[in-house]
Amino acid sequence: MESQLNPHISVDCVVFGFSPNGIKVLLVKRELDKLNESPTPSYDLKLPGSLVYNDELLDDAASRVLKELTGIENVFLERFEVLDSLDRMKNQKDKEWLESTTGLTIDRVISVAYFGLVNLADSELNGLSERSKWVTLESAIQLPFDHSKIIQRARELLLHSAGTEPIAFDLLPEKFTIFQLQQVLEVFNGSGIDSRNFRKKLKTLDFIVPLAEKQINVAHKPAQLYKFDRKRFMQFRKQKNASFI
Amino acid sequence: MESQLNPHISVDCVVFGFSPNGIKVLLVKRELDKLNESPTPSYDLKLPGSLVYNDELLDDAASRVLKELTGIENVFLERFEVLDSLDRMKNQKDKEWLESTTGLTIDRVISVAYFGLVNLADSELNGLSERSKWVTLESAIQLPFDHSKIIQRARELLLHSAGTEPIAFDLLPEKFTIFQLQQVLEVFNGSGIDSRNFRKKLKTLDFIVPLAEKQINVAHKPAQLYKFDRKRFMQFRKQKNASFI
DNA sequence: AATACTTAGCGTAACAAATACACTAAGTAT
DNA sequence: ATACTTAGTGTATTTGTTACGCTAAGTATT
Repeated sequence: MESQLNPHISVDCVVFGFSPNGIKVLLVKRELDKLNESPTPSYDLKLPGSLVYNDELLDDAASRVLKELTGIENVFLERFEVLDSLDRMKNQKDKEWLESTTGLTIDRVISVAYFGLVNLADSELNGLSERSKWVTLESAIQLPFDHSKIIQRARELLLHSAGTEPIAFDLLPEKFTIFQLQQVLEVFNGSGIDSRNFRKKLKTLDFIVPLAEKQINVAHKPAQLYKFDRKRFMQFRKQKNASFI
Repeated sequence: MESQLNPHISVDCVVFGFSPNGIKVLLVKRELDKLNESPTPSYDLKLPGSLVYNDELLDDAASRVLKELTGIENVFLERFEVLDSLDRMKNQKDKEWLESTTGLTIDRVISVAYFGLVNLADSELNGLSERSKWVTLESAIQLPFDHSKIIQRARELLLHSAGTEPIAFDLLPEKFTIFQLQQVLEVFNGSGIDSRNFRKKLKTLDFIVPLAEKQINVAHKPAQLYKFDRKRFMQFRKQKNASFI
């Protein structure tokens, strides 16, 4: 078994970028010049994804492909779906592009989709490659292959796991205020949360731990700072219908 | 694209058999004669699973393979895991067996695991093929490939998703009473349910559909019959904290 | 024919949780 | 001084969950 690309198995990464304004998704440019030999450079956008090496784990392939295509690393990627539809390659252009970039004959590719989340304000994201691009969810339509559908499914996953998985706290600093947590959750489920009821609910949760500290240098009443207790959260989520929103 | 086996993609089915006494899992015999040419027929047991055809959907492949190997059909199979470990074929015997039965050269196989549940009391199970066998979970250890691990994961799934997945309805007949549904759920979460509150709750769920029929020839007041609407259930589970128990 | 037994099925009161909404507090910026 | 922003508490209402009482409609037993 040599280290060669498996022509039947690929990974695709849906990486959402969080900002207070909304959620964006990370796409990469696909050069289309080689196909039609047009004089002007042309490209379209697709999810970062590629074929998997025969001696490579899927999780490793997802991280590698994301790093190679976008420059982003150290993102926790979660496997969430298998795409096996027979018409994934129905657009002849997609098949030709894949064959020309890999040098392989492509008949059928099954893709394993990964999900990741980063904070667009993080300085670590400065290493973003030039060929990659953050776009709004509204503009991520009519992508090649079934990538629009994959993004749609990832968005549903994000919505569903906002209250049951600890992903919100990956976007917050070590010490955060209730207002900050609320803003993150509001972006996730796309609607406003009543801050008074939200505070009431949080008081019943032992994994949101108040610190002996307050905000400083803010142009309003300084807020109590809290930290996230991951261990207690893991206990909490074992309950029957555990959701904190 | 012709109808030929894809040497890189397989499906494996974990089918649990439910009975009041306990849970069993369905395995198939694997003939080992051809390999070692021993005079006495020898076999071991494995999960029903096989390679996928290039023009075949994974869901279809799972149903086909289960039918071919065990004779069981019309079982709802749910995709629940992807097995991509590099040492799945570490046992040379497994690789040789797969190559001899498929006539293909095998380097790496990624397997998509499916989960199903049937009632051992169902008469439909009489069509069970001779090469398949129900075994207790305790005895389903040290199976070929990573099949023991897959069964272990499926068992965790069974324990944790009684109220969020439609598995309970795989054990019930097409037309069932509320009491029957309650009994199955009581086995899953190991404790009694108040039948009056349970009925009240079910009335709010649109995927439990009352039929224009009642039980006949029962030694008590005949009960209303219901059917399970899987489509509506799939909508229901998309809700925020969807659990029906 | 009366009675026991079994599952079916409705109702009601107490309690817990989610929601809607009013108000005051403490800081900075102008 | 006043406006602006986020912080934080309280209360009343609606909705959902739980505990439990009771009657209904069949067959089996005596």
